[in-house]
Amino acid sequence: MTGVSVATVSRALRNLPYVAPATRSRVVKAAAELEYEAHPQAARLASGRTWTIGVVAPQFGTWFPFRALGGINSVFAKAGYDLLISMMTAPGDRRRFLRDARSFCRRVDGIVLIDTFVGVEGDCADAFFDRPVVAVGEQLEGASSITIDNRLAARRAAEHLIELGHERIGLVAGLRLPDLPTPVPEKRRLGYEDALRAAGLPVDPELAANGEWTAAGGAAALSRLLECATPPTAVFCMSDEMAFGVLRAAARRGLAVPDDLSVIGFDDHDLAGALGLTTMRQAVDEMGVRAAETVMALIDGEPVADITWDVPLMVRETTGTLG
Amino acid sequence: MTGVSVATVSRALRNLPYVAPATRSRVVKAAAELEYEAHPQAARLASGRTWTIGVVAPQFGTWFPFRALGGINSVFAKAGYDLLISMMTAPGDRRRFLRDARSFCRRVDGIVLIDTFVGVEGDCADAFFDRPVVAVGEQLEGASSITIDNRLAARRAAEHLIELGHERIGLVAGLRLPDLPTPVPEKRRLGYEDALRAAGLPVDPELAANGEWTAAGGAAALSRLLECATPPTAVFCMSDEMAFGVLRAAARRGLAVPDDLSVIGFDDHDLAGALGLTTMRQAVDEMGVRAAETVMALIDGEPVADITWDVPLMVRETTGTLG
DNA sequence: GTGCCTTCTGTAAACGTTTGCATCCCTGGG
DNA sequence: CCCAGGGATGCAAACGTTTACAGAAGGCAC
Repeated sequence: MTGVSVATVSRALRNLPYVAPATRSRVVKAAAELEYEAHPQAARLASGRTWTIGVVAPQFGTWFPFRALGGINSVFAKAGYDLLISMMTAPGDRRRFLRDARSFCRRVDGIVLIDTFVGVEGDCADAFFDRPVVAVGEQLEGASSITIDNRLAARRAAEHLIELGHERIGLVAGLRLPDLPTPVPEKRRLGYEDALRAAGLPVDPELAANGEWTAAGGAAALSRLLECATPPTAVFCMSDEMAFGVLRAAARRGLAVPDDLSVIGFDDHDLAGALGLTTMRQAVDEMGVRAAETVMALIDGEPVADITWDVPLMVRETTGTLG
Repeated sequence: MTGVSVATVSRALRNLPYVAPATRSRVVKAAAELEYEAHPQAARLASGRTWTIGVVAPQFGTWFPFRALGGINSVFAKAGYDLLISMMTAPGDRRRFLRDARSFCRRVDGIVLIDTFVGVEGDCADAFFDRPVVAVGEQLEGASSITIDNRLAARRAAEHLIELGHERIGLVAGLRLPDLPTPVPEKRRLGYEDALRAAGLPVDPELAANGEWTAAGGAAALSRLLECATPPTAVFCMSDEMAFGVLRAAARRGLAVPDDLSVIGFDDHDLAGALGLTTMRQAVDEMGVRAAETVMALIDGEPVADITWDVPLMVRETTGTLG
């Protein structure tokens, strides 16, 4: 080499102290010429650091985790971490994940949970083998969390409709998925009811329909709502995807939006802006960025606080006063 | 332990030959009790196999790579491979990737390129350091590829409109992105023109507009097309997202679809079915699955052939005869 | 000039597997 | 009875780093 020992090379290349400036620059130069770079597996074995972050995401195929992943990736790529992704697509994957958690955790320095609800059913605090954990979209004991106030945001959505003068407000809800015991739909429902009660409006169970978290489900849900004796003049959808289905169903029936029917969604989906959907904005990518930064702080031993993200109302063109 | 050497344990746990059945079962049982599992980093160092697949995807945030990733993941998760993801989101990332390719390739056993077009500008065949490479959505010298016939599929889309009696057929095109030299838009344009020419229709440059691959861009493109002296009665969009924008713009102008305007997209986006969009179906997740299987075959040294995937026409509710 | 502290460098022992090679035992054929 | 051959096992050397520790060299205070 440059006549210097491996130890010195290792120190020089990693910017550790106790290396003479002259030596360092010689080593760096030689490394550049030889195109040398430390063998990652060997470094990982020796140091115990894996320089990898585990990301577990559910239902890979929907909008939310995908967007969050983008934000998470941008931070870690810059910091030199690899991402190890574990997707839970099929029902039953949650159980499988818990079983394989040990081997998963061994190969990462930290973990980001996206909407995983892996901790809802009791004792999983120790399922992560002392790796720092940040949960996006859920509260988790023993982990930092980046969440929104679902109840409050849903309330704001309903209040927006009430302020426009609506009194019959439908709810297109998502239900708990078979293997995903999320408390989110319940919270959003409560927020919706909060708004109605605060305005002195009755909470009519006939005005709620299950949209199954999909556009097709949303369309079907609207059809059911319109069969009511007194159909709603406005609808709050727990997700934008369901709202898209509602808009479509409304158009097919010749209902004008927002003149005959107001529609508000939840998420601010990629397409929401272009389609003019009024919605509650979940800044998912920013939440992902923040989650990544939090994991890195945790790895470095810095204390961090939980974060509740703001959910602003994005007024666009699908809500308005009646007639 | 069970009184047996580390070497035997290693062989027993990996199902290698030359281990007595009795010994193996004893070892396996002991491993289960002790919850022992080989340290991944150490195994990687010793064997040279990383059990990791590199996936590079562009514009993480759009629909195509996301879906492909789901398919790819499902296969590799089952086979025990980790996924190392490199996203190219910003312009300039392609160049950065090429620069970092060496360190990226060192940590993977094989590579899947999703719509990367990393090879378009010449010599990159050797940028992958002898790792097996499969390209999804593009042809790449020195790599296996999983592609569709863009020109033929676009032609079929236009032919569908022609068969319905349309003679003024607009094109909402995507253009090359700044840092993504993809030949795809050109191919789809050629297919569109093929269909017109074969039917004896003129190719009018006034009937083509740039939709920038986004819904908002699609909406704007339709506005421009409708300003023609003789506006189109049907529109072929190079992507479903642009088609969604077109549908929205049509609705705003009071145009009935498909009575006043037929619209056909390209992709079969998640929302296309629920929104009733007629489109050309790109079975992205299946292509991802196939890509993953191909990489594994390549790793095992099996020869593989390139694959061209079929793109069926999905007739739904946005295309029809005039009036 | 001695002693101590600081800065720099080298030596060598991990890290926890995999794998080539040697060894041992057993079976079966001559 | 001997020997060949093959199955089962153990030994020990990789794999390529990181890091604790030991020195060496130099500066400074006494």
